[in-house]
Amino acid sequence: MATPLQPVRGTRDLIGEEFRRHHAVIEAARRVTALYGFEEWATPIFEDTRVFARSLGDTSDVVTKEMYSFEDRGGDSITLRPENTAGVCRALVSNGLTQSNLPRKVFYAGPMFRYERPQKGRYRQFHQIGAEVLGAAETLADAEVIAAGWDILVALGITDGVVLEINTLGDAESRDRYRAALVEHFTAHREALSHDSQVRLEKNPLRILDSKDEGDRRIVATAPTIEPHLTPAAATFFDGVLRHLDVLGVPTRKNPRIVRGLDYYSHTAFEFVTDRLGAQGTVMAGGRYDGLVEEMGGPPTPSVGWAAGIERLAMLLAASPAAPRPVAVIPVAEAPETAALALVKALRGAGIATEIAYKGNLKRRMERANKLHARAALILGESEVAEGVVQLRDLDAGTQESLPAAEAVRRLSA
RNA sequence: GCGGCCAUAGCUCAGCUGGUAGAGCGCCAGGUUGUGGUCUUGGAUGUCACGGGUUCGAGUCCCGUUGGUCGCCCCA
Repeated sequence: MATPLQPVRGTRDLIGEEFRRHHAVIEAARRVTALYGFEEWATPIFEDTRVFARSLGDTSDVVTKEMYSFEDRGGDSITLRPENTAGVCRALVSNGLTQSNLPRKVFYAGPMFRYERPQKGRYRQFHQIGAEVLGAAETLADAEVIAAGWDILVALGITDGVVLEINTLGDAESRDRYRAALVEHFTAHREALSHDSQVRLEKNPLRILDSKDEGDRRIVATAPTIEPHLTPAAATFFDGVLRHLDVLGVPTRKNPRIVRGLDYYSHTAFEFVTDRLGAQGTVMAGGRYDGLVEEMGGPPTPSVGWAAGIERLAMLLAASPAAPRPVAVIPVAEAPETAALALVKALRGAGIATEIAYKGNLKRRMERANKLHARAALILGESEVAEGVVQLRDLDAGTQESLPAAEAVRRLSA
């Protein structure tokens, strides 16, 4: 035999229970977002590299170190999408959807790619669901998109230990003022900061706020918060979002340390956080990105949205979704196969998941039915065919009776 | 990209200070030539992740590689 091949580092196969968990997350998200009026989009998994280089900001590690970028055979620079918000905004512009019918509410689910060191709940090919409200500057949009996310967590039964932490990054003016105040504060304590945070002070001072270094945290504790630096408009906006969330019943906790990794965010920034996933504690995160569609070459289109890692949500699911239980049709030998096939067709026609046991003696075929976790077996031998009946065996109760095929089909569809 | 721990049967793991590999579960076959899930008898598991080194001898010690895992970085 040839050497067995392994999956590429950071990728994995979704098989059996893992696939069912993954699928359950997507289906719950589809149901909930449909209730909110989101339409589902599928954008390409690779894009022109500029889609991400423009949108994510050139200080983020996602752009500088983690993108799967390559030159295709035509010499164009292509990148496997590391997230989907930029692609959705690009699609809005490319399809001429910025001109009418706004706001547009978009849901998506699919694979994303980042070249990172794999860990539990973090893969190089991972999957996200996400929701975006495009072309709405109003606080109602922020509140609705967040509430949709919360309702998905409710539908999945994983709200235990999960809270919405929320902050505002303000508008551009607020953020500039705040950034200056932070730089002043951290520069005064420069020598006491960790090496990483000294670098952040140059590149992205807001990032120091969520440093995990203990020394940094002491300095962060005395750092100014953004609220006194907010413009009146930005402060009013944040209050409005919080009020709506209260009405919608989303439990929120203001956390002035929440910042966003990607450059396109402003105003609302939030994370649904759990303590049940170790270092990968953020389960769903997003914010408002009023400038992103313009970066893609469209008109000003204020927007807000979030993304969530399907792998992380799937890990939080308490019970794994049950595999469907088919009915097993068992011809006792080769002779009754024709009658068995007709029965199989009738059952499937009636909407009943049905398997037929292919081979072996009756014992083998019954074992097979059991391994398929069948709920019932329909046994069909020469004597049954002659009498025009089948044996219907309830595999949980162990009871068995003889009855006409049509009656068995009726019984099983109940 | 950085640091810690780990890798033995399909799965979960045992294997002492180096002496040519084990259990449970699962799998296969029989007890039952037309009855599964329970019981019972028997059977097969394997380049001990890969490559090198030390040694008379390496699953065991050393180095490297690959992969996993936990944390950092970053982020969902």
